[in-house]
Amino acid sequence: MPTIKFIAKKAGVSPTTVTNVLHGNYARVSKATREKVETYLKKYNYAPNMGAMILAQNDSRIIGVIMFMEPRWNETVLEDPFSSAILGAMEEEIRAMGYFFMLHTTTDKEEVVRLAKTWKLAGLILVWVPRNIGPIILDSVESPVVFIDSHLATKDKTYHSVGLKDEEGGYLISRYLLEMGHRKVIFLANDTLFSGTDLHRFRGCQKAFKERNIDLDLDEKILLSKEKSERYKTYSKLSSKEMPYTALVFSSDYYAAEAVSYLQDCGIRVPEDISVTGFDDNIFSRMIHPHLTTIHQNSSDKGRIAVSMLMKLIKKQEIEQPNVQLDVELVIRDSVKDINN
Amino acid sequence: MPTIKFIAKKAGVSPTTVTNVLHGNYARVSKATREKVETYLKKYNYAPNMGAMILAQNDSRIIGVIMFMEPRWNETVLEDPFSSAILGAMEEEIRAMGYFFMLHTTTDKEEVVRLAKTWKLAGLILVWVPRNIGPIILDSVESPVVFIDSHLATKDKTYHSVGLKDEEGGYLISRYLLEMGHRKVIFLANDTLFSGTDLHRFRGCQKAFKERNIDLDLDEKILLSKEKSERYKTYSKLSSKEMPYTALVFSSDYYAAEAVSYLQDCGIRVPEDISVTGFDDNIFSRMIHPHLTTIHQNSSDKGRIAVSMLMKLIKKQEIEQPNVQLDVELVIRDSVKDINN
DNA sequence: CTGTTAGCGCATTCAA
DNA sequence: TTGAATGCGCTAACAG
Repeated sequence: MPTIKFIAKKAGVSPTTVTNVLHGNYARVSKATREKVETYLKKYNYAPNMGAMILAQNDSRIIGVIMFMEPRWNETVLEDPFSSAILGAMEEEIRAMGYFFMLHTTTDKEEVVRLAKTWKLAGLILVWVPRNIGPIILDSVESPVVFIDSHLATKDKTYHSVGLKDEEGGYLISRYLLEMGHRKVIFLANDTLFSGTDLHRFRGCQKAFKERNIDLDLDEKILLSKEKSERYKTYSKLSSKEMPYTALVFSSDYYAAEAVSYLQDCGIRVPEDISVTGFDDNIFSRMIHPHLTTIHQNSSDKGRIAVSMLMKLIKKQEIEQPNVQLDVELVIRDSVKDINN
Repeated sequence: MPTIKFIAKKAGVSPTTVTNVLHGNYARVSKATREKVETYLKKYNYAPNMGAMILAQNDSRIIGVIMFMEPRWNETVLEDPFSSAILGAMEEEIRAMGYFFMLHTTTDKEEVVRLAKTWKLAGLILVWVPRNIGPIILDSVESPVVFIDSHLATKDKTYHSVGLKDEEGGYLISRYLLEMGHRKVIFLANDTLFSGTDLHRFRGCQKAFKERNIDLDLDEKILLSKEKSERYKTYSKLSSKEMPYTALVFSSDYYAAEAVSYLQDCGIRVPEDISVTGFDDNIFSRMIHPHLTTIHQNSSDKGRIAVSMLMKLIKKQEIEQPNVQLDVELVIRDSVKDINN
């Protein structure tokens, strides 16, 4: 493994000169020596040793991407195209900027802090952080941090985040359901914690109902289990004749699509017997029949914007907008029945 | 940031002693000093500096996971639950073993070699490597390597890999189609390169047809474009009345499901008008209607086995089976019509 | 424009 | 059972 010193010796120059060539400090090297050094660099296939770089610079150029989730639900969550799209976009951006992508899942804030320290992470992107945990991490970590889809419990502290107009999404879909004559609906949250994202979407629903002077109280929601069989039971129960609901309002296309498929297998028709709405507008919503009426979001953009914001933080550039909330859009398709009159 | 030296000073011992405590070399430390050191370690929240470790040990404990694909098709590929499942499983295993997970996509072998060198990777997992490239990487990299879903062009060289009985999968699905009376089928490959995995699946199809003395020649296949609109055109064309095909044989559930959905939108019924088969048995095949007849594979297992094989290589343990080929299984559902008599 | 030097934090001899 | 010394490869401050 050729080192800088080795190249320097071969080229008959000092290590410093080699470093300067490597870093493009062409002002400090004559063209002749520069070219000579470059020849040897190529000849011996020089590759830097990041260990030494970390030690010398206190920076690894690694971006740590941490997804807050129960490790064992890994597969379920990652099966959702939503996460893949974000990850794919981030990997691409990070690589393009000459940084490295380290992926980690956890629910433990200490682990995040430790990771940042041991690896001298250039930056952190935290996904789905519970509201109380975010501020703590922010306090104990040196690297710049950008949150994705995390609503933090902080008024005073400034932080950087990329999210969605979740509340508006909930509002739009509910207003549409109301227009279609639906009055008894139930909200199905992705997360048993019912924090952040889900909560805001639900609030949007409540707002729409309140506008019509209907109270959608907190009981009109279900926190979906991570166990598929449990979820199936829930779907059956909610759509049964004994239940008053005319529509199931899901907080993701993933579960909405799962429900549609399951209900159809049980002989329950969507939307004739019961209406269903999704959230995300990902591949599932277009693939199943009926196509899902849902809220559109661009999840790749979320990843891309998060990375570019982080890069600005790393380079200490100014950030015009520290808390980006991406737009949502109602996408009307075929999974909601008009039950007026 | 506390260092070993710092802790040593606080505890009134030498750095060596601290190292020994950290590494569990309890034979070299008395219980009393050990406990004292541990107190200070905790008190100051010691976290190692991986930069220094890399330098001293020439090993970063990072596992590089490299997916060979056109960077810009990132999203399309990762949207497939198949990749997510593998990634999720690998992340989990790697973390559980106390290693770190670095993700990288590329098509360039040099980049892989450079990554391995600069980061002193503890090991590499390479996914979807083109047949000629694999051996080259193997030659120029020091770290142990495990391939996933890569059929390498090497007879003499031993390498380590986890794959699937792709040919058997192709065979099983084709034999089933033949039993159902299908004679004119067309194979739709995932990859425009038509290498490795796709090729073997196609060979399996040919074998099944040959058994019936029907020649399925190489023309009876299409390499699907990465452009959705192009694919749609292909689906339309193949299912039109002018075409002789009674069944579309896909090399993934992802595209099969996409095709089914698109065809249905065009008023073409599956399987009444045309039969469709998938490959993978992932969430798509169960979610759409008709449910897809497909070949089952456990993609999480692929990831897990790859990691555990790599760990054995890293620890220089013996490997009973260097080239694992996971079993496939025919899953008969509702997307193939019986057209006998 | 080029070279010398010190030090980053750790593991690893070797000595005591 | 403990400690001192060395070197891994690189950057940056300083000298020439």
